[in-house]
Amino acid sequence: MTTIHWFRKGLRLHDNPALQAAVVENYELRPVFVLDPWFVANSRVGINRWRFLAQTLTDLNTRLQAVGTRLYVIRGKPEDVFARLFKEWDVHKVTWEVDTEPYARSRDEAIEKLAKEHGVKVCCKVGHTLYNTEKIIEANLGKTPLTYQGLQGIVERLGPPPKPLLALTSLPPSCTSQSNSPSGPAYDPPTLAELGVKESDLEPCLYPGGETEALARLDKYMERKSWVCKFEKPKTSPNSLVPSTTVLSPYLKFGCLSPRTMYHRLAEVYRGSNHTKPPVSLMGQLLWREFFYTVGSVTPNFDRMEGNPVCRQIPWVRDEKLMKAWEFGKTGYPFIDALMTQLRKEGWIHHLGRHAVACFLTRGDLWQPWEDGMKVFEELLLDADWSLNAGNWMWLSASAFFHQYFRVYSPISFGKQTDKHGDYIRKYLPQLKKYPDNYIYEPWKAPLSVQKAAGCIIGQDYPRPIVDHDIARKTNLDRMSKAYAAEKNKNPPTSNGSPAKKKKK
DNA sequence: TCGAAAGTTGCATAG
DNA sequence: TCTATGCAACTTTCG
Repeated sequence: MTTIHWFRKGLRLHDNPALQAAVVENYELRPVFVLDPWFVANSRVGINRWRFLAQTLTDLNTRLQAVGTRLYVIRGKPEDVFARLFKEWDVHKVTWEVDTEPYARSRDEAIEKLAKEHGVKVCCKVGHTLYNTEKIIEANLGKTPLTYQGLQGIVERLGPPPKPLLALTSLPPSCTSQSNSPSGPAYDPPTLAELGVKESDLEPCLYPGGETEALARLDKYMERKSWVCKFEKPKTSPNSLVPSTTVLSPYLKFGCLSPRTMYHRLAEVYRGSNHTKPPVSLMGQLLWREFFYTVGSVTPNFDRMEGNPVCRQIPWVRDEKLMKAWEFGKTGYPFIDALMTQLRKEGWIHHLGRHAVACFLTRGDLWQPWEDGMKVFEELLLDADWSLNAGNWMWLSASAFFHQYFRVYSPISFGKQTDKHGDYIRKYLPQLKKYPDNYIYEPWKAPLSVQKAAGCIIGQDYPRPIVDHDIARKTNLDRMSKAYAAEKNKNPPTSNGSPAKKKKK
């Protein structure tokens, strides 16, 4: 008989509770990844993330081979794949890691039902979050924490998350591949071509996928003890030429890196030293992830405005021209356009850069729905993570969690704080390279003689600003104020999602 | 029930 | 270079 471990996220051997649960009974282990061709053709996954996944699966296969088995990448819809495997592979048990996203939940429910019909045992373990998110809400008496501090209080009461499991370094002989195990290229990890990626479209790879790379990257940053202890997110730079933060997020998203492994490594580095604290510390960043995973796991329609009980209803006005200009880095604001260019090319931008472009698209300047921006991030980010993406877009658009809508990021002055010469803009928008420092953030203000000398005429070689920030900001502040007032008069969202009691006069 | 305080991570200006 | 303050004023939490 065999045991299937179904890899989805959690693409690692270290600290993988569900994988370890698959080898306790000494049946042959068959590690499976299901690649659904429909999903390849229809999902919002950009070429950089496909490459990251392909690299991750190849690395996972190599690491599994090193312990005496391999990865079986199987093409098809999960329901069809498992209906077939349960019969053909004489499956005793299937294990997988808990996934709290709505799509994953309904998928997993269907497979669980199928397994029962085939007499196959199912074993699910939490490994993608620090805590079991259900336990977090339970510990809060069934209420979803809607502030970071709320979450922090709960996890302080819960104590540290479980220690990571030791890495799987060898399998019991009975669990390894046998002479009659299926083999052949049909089960190999996908090539880029199979994923619909043209290699000529790709930029050089800055963040290779895979557990091997994830652990090396974690090691590299944890060695910088003083940097780790002094880390304060708001003081890191959104426009440095090399990332000012760890860029571990893509590895956490795919589960190449276990959040618990990272948590306890951080705790080890902190031990005996003065160190920064949440929310700004590195540990605090893991708690932000936990916060959005927790809220996202129980909030209906979390990735939409309508029907989402925590999300303020705001009358955004869709405008395809504005949207496309933002998406392709053609707003005429160099800081915004450089960020969007880096995002498209490299699949990553700094968290504060995301703040700047998200604010600009929504309440700051363009008044476009946050859902549309979220979808662009979902396509382009290596670390696009459903709960975090939706949660942060609501945050930045002042639709939920954050309400001080009058705090608007300036597309001109925000970037200057950490890069007054505009080196970042020069790197990603080389057409503006020769602009003098005093015009690099606002090239439309440069006299024509300066524009000519720089070899870039505004309105011709680089767009004019698509809106006037000072005017747009004022208009939008007024719109926000009206939207807030309108909602106040109706049913304001409350922590349990039910309409608040009517106020007595 | 009410007012005060707090809330990841705003900007511009003054000292 | 860093910190404090005014700007106008949001919601949620807490005592």
